[in-house]
Amino acid sequence: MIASIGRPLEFDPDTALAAAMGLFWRKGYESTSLQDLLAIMGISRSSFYQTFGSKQHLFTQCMVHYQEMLSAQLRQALESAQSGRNFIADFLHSVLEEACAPDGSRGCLILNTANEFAQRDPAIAQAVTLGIERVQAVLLAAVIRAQREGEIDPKRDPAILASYLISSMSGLKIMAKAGSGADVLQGIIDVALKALD
Amino acid sequence: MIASIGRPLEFDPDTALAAAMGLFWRKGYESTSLQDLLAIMGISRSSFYQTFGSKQHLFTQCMVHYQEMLSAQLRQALESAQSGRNFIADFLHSVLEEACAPDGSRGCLILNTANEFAQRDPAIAQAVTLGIERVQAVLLAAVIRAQREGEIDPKRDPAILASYLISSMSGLKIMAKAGSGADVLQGIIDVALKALD
DNA sequence: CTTAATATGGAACGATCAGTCCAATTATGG
DNA sequence: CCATAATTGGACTGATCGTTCCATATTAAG
Repeated sequence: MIASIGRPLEFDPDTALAAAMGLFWRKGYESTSLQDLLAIMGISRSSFYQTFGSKQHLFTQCMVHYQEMLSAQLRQALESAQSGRNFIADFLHSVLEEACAPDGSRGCLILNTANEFAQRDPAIAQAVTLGIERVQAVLLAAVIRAQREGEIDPKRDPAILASYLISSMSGLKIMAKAGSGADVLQGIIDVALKALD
Repeated sequence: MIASIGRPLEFDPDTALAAAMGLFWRKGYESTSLQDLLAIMGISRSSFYQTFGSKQHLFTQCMVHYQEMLSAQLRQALESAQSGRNFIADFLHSVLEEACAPDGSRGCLILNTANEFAQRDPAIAQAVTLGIERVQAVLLAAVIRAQREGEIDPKRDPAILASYLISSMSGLKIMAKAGSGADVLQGIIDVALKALD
């Protein structure tokens, strides 16, 4: 199936998908128009519908891509972290760093989507739930590792702590979007981490 | 200025505004169409533009109304609370209760707006910042009261704790929107409150 | 060189968007 | 009863939305 019949694609679907994902990530689903997508993907309307089906379908593909990207990145960060506790601190700190980036804080695609229309579309809601579960799985592993390493009380429920960390990250992302400065975010992170002691 | 010349309004602007606010609250700005607004406000296009100017202008009015409603409600809850700490716990708990409501969790209009387009529109960003400051002012008062009452260490920075509480509430709202159940939310709240000890 | 298969460019579609305009309606003041 | 002032209903605007369609271009197979 390496060689296919007919005229070959003039673009790389994966590259185009990544570009679309970046746009959805920054602007959300509704306010990203097809024109915006075509422009950043560098393809024509025909190629778009031929390859990606529809705007909705493309969006779900972007969600999948984002989740794989994010969970892989988190898993790798956890592997190379000095300790579970260290990874957790870095996890929250990464929000602060992203918030201070020049292009502004675009948050997390999964959480942005949850906010935009998770409650309206069941399929989207399922994708959001799945995405959160995947991130939570890494955080759960981090908490358990920190408990093994003696940096978190082993008596505490690691699943609850993992949920708490996601919730804290979500809160931080919103505060960043709402305009909180780095000092405020840092203060919140310090308090949030204190809850693990 | 009690009597005015000409044909009188056939609707109550405040009632219509409240109805519009409810719709913006639930659906966001972009995906609320003028038709939706007219339907729920029960007025005609002419009356709409005559009275409220534009969709954008109406939205900012809704933001103001929401903030006044929310901060008044919080202030009153703090006044009638048994203790500052108690109010804080109830504050986080209210997210859980709203999330379990039959109509689904519509979150907080201020935070929803921050998520939707605070970074795009400077005027909206300012309204969001103002709204958060107003809520934070109440939480700050609650923290200070709890410190006076000996339920929070007086050495801790009350402003940072107030920011932390808003961030925690934001995170909870997102988790609720993302589909977390009451048990998970309760677990997160317990951990979040532990950070105050 | 023809035929089949796929991709591309661009025009066009109906629907919906926020907003405008004007005639008809309903009030008050003289 | 008439003039004035304000609201209301509904048609209408131009723009944009996501999507479809078709003619054309480009490849591989026979």
